[in-house]
Amino acid sequence: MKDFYAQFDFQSNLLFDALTVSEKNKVFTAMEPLFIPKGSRLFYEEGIPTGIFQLKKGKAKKIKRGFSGSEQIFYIYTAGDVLGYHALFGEERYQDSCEALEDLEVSFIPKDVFFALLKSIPTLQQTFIKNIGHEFGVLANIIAVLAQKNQHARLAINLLILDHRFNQQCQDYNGIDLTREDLANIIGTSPESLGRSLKHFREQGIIVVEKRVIYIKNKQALFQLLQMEVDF
Amino acid sequence: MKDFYAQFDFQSNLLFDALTVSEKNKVFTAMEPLFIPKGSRLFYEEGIPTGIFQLKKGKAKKIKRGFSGSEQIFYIYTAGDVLGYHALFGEERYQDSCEALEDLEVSFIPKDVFFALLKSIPTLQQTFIKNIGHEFGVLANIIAVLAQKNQHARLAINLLILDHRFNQQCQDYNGIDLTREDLANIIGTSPESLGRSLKHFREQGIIVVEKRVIYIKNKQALFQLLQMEVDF
DNA sequence: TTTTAAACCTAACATTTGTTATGTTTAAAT
DNA sequence: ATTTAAACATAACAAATGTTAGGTTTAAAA
Repeated sequence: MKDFYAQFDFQSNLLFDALTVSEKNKVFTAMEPLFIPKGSRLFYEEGIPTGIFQLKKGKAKKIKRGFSGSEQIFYIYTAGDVLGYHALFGEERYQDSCEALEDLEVSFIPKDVFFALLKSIPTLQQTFIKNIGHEFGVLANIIAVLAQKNQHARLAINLLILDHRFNQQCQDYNGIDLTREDLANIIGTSPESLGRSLKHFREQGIIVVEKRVIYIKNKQALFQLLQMEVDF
Repeated sequence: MKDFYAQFDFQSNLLFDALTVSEKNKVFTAMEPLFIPKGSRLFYEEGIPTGIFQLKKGKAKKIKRGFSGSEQIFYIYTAGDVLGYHALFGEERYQDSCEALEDLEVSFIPKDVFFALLKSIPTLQQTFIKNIGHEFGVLANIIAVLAQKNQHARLAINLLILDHRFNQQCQDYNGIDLTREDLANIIGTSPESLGRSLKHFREQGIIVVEKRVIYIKNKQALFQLLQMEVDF
């Protein structure tokens, strides 16, 4: 297992990393601050794209409504992530929605400004398109997990992914803070059934739960559940 | 339900439709014929991209190996489909493999020739990138189905999709001809358990099976299993 | 054609997951 | 601080799915 987390991470926080200092300045000065309250949406499925977003603070879920009502969460964005560019490149409508899980501080680049940036910074377009290709592979991996793993394993894998994504940047360890419904909508089960798996992990000492926050105590045990080599 | 099938179809057989006659000629004269025997692969996960492919005859499966061995099929290509361009745009390696389900007749455009075409035909690049965005939405829909639907419903939806994809072009109705293992690897179950669902559909008169080929007799019943408005 | 291996079908039993129901805790609103 | 609604935990039972094993059919190889 070369790079477990990269297989499931869009890595859209690294999109501007390849730029020079002056190019980065060009991008950052083009940004407009935006405040999105918890529960509101940055964009809607079928909506017309207006620009791209970077999360400065807070978390957001990318969702697609299944055709029998319920919503499927297929990604959780965290601070630093850039999003909303797929539809822009394709000159089409949004394929999915993005909803704030907390109050968000966002940097926004309007469509026209973004296209001007693409022209003036030659490497930028390829960086974005390359990332779309990578994200395509991430979705394929998520498909494989949902199709092949049982509920315990799906929970295990997603706990590892979310724990890594939520806590890689910050110094202190904050665990995983999501509603049971959201977590259930990620791993593809009901909140009640999810509770059963969480209880099982608690009894094994793999996790500790305080209020609704999940803290991982034994990563190795989670990896073993996936029958994988450990490498973290 | 506006367009059920489009939600699950890459529509990569339409990529050249927007071109003028002379542009199409440019593309078609750049193609080299290729023969791929059943069971061989057009390209491999982690491999370096060499060009793009169009299936002239035959079917191929796009697969991603899950990290505990087994393969996940997340798309079946049919005659007319263009594929292999994701990795080319991103200047990266293939994210997945593509294996011939039958002997294939393929048209191949080498990487350099393809890039030259992109330069000389301005609309081509946007058409391709737009389609990658569409395919992204298709994968998100597949994720929603795998996460939210039980086995009967997953089989029902995939029978509808495959039946449409395999039989929309040709005059005669050939049903769905796949090994039980491949079909199980699409809907995310074991061949034995798949057999149980197929038997159930047979007993209800929804399908007829001859040899291993599945013929749909009652589309409406399959749509009803998905609790959807019928529109076909 | 005959042989051989792979694919297929089915059933029985074990395990997992879905569903319903009830009570408790937590967070939001007054 | 008090009230109210949402979120959460748990258990019991029903239903779906996984797994193992047997025999049959089909397609490939000799």
